[in-house]
Amino acid sequence: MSRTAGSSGKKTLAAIREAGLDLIHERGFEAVSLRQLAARVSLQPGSLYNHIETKQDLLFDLIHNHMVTLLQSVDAALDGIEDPLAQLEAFIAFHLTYHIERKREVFIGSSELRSLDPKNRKKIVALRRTYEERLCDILERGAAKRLFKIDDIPVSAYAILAMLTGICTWYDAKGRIDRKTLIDIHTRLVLQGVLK
Amino acid sequence: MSRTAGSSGKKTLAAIREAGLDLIHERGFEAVSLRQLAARVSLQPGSLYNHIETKQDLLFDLIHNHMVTLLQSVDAALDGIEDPLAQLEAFIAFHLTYHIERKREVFIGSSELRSLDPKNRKKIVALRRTYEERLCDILERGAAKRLFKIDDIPVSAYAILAMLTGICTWYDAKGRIDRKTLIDIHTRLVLQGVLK
DNA sequence: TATAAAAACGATCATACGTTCGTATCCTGG
DNA sequence: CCAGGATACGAACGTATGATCGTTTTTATA
Repeated sequence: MSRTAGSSGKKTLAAIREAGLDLIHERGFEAVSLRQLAARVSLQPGSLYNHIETKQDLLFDLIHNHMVTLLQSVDAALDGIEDPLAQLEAFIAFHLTYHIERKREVFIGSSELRSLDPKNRKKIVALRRTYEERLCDILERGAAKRLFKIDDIPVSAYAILAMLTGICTWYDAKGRIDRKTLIDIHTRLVLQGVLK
Repeated sequence: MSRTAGSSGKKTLAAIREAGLDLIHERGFEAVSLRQLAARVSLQPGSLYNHIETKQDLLFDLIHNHMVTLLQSVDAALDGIEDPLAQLEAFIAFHLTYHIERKREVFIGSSELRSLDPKNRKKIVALRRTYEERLCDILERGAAKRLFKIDDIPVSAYAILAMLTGICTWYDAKGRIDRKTLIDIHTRLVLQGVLK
């Protein structure tokens, strides 16, 4: 027995990534073995290496992919909006929606940073910093226009991001709270905290 | 060679816990080996078992200890305060201070929950729930007295906790922001978000 | 349709892991 | 001051890990 009928590199790699997101999200990167991952995609452990470089590479690939998508998406979501208040509202709605839809990626992207080797981590941290800058910019421009009253912009940005990102650990899309309600609650919390 | 001169069970166990907090905080529970831990306290790997039951037991011990202390401390911090607004301020100040002083424990206590086996995890989750209830109670009583206007108490409590806990990932006690400023900024953010 | 590349298998490598054990030495309570 | 428990060593256990290899079969290109 060797190459399986109907096998295709693209599909297998996609399956590996998907299974990787699932497993790492559930158990953590270090706790997931390549044997478990291989079993999840019905492959022998060694065969994974037809598609990934190393285990570390897979992790970086997953996180990097997520960060790039996140940045593209936030820029798309803010595109064309000029008013800082409207921008902040759009940012909140985008951030929550994205974090609901990509719980796994977001969670891995923050909790597994330390499993990245220093070189890879550096790249991801830089991308994350860029994302944080988007919020800082909004707060800054809102403060400059005297729409917001903010004591310390970076600290406030961190606080807001932490609050919005927190939903990843508890929000259940099938639970009591629907998405719109979730966004409304958080929008109100943030805006009141920030408005003049 | 065998038992080392000057060795004492109490001191060794304390050193193991301390090193455990450090290592797990830095690298994550799964990534820390008992050999690394033993080396950190200048012991042979097998000797750890004079002081701990298993690796899993050590983790539970660290987290459980932290949660019990957290609960005792929050109750002490709120003791005697009646006004919900004052309670909320006290809660914020306490939570931030505690989380600054015990970054490692707090971080491990949330990020390594999944490394606990189900039985242990259940106990910790129950303790955490109790802590969350403290904040929910404050919000509830403040809302009942028409001091606060809150759309959804559990969601708001989660949001506030996430925001306050977020500092663990970035706050540096030796950095630009001193503790009082940090507390002021967060107090203002939360209160504005919650007040009527 | 011939042929190279792609993708899988199954076996295997060296290493690292958590844990146990027998033994030696030290500390402490009676 | 001595007996016995406490504490450490060092070697070892079985298992799991990430990764490599040669081989075989399928797919896709030209």
